[in-house]
Amino acid sequence: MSPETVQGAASPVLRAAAAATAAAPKAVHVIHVKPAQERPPERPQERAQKRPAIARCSGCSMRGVCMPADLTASQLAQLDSIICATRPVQRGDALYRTNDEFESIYAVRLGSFKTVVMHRDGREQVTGFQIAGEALGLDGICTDRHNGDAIALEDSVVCVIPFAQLEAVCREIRSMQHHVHQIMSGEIVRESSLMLLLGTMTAEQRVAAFLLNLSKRFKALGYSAAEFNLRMTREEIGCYLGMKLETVSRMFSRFQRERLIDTRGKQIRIVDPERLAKV
Amino acid sequence: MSPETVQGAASPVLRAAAAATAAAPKAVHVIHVKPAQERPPERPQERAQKRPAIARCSGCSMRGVCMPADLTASQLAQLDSIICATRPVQRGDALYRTNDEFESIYAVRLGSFKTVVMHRDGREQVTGFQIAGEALGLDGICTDRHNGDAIALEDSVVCVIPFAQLEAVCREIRSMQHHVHQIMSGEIVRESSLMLLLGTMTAEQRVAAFLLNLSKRFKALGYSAAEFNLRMTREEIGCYLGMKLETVSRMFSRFQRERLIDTRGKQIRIVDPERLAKV
DNA sequence: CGTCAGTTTGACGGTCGTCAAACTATGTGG
DNA sequence: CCACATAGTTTGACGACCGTCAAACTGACG
Repeated sequence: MSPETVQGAASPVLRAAAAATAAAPKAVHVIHVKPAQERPPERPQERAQKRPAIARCSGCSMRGVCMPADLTASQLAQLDSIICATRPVQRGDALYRTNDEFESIYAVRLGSFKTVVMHRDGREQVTGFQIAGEALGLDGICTDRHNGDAIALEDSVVCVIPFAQLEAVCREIRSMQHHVHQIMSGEIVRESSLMLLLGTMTAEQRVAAFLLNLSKRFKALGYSAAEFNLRMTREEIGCYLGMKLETVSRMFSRFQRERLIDTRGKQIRIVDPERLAKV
Repeated sequence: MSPETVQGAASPVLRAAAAATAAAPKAVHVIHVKPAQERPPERPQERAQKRPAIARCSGCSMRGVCMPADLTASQLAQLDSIICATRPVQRGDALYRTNDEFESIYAVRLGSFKTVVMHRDGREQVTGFQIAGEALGLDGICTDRHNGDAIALEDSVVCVIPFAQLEAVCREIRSMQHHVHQIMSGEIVRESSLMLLLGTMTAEQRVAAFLLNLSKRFKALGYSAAEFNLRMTREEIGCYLGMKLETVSRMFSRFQRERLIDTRGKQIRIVDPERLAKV
């Protein structure tokens, strides 16, 4: 287990361990920043299902991230028949919320999300940030209802994967079955490392681990490992790392002073990853 | 690393995820509490290897915990042919360790375990305590190697479930497939709540939550929810809850003073669960 | 240009970690 | 069987880290 895997390596909807794919980084990037008009809190219900677009895995640039490598053409065709919809989610909107009925899991196609669990008394914990190629919704399988919220951090698009149909495919295609198991196991391992972080690290170490983990994942997608934009606020980062937003800000400032990073607002440049890893 | 696996009694793993399943708590009861009560630690030696009890899922008293409910007789027979081994693990010994090759998952048949992940610098985090009916080893699926250690807290017995064979069964028996998925998802959800605990709760709240959670699980197995023995040390509890052993001890003492619990060493009696839950 | 969400920085205090010592339980060996 | 050794637990004193509160600053957007 590596420390820097705070977030766990790609935990995609079917992540490829190899992450090799330098798949379509470009496209994603662009959209990324473009802000949207948003209404943060909101009750999106009907909008949810709007405009499902057709998407096929066989032609998807992120296939390497989501799928096992050894599928035959006919197996791919079989997948295409099942994973046939994408769904746009506007910034601030929920892909699903706690207690929503579970039907599908999702792969982030474009954009990014946070997943949040909350206690009745109002305390919240961000359990993860998901970027392109990563999976969402696995929390719903065990009770047939989602156990937390998934909120878009920017205008995003997900692939919708009806779970019952995915299970059917997994009964037929062995490599697909194993791949799905690997993804779920990967999520378990990712969360374990987060627990290690939350249970044993200082605020300084947590922030460093967070930045390095993000960096690693961007790199795996073909982006720069050194320079990227944070899509989440200081408060969301704090909520993820188990600390207050002021503390997050102080750590950023400290790293800045020590020339470990270079930051202006949400823009981050990692100047000295080695020393950052040692804090 | 561990003594030969003994053949025999087997009862699967695959604990009912949400535990919700009020499945067959009664039956399990009989097996477990009895022996455990009086002799916490113990020195078993040769005992390990002997006694190749024959047991099968079909006759296992914990079947309700491990299996989907609607299996036919022939499906059960199919399982019996696969999950045919149990393995004793002595107190303090590892069922598996980080980096061990992954082959099987396990169901705790008897006794209890802790799972631990660690950072190279020595920091450790206990990610869970597993008691009868609960699953172990799911962390190994994603990389084919285990991602942490599983250590017996007392002399214990697990059912060994070769994962490749389990996958084969899941390709044939739909309810079994879904059950396995539910167990993995349940583990993801369990870890999420632990992250909530680690990220947002005070030491006092964590200890209270820990005791109530244990209580609930014992109760689900048919034991007393009010009175039980802790199998782990204060240090292990602290390592699980993200605090030092002295703090754990102080919280126990505080709860004792406030008449919320009654404790002497590892013996715990929950006196006022309602107020404990409100801490 | 004004508003507002988000960020930064400072001052202060509480919670919990650290260190230390005494106490208890469990297991060992004489 | 007792005495000792060791592991585990409890309690106290003290201080550091980080949370809280507050104020000023920045940038985005209407």
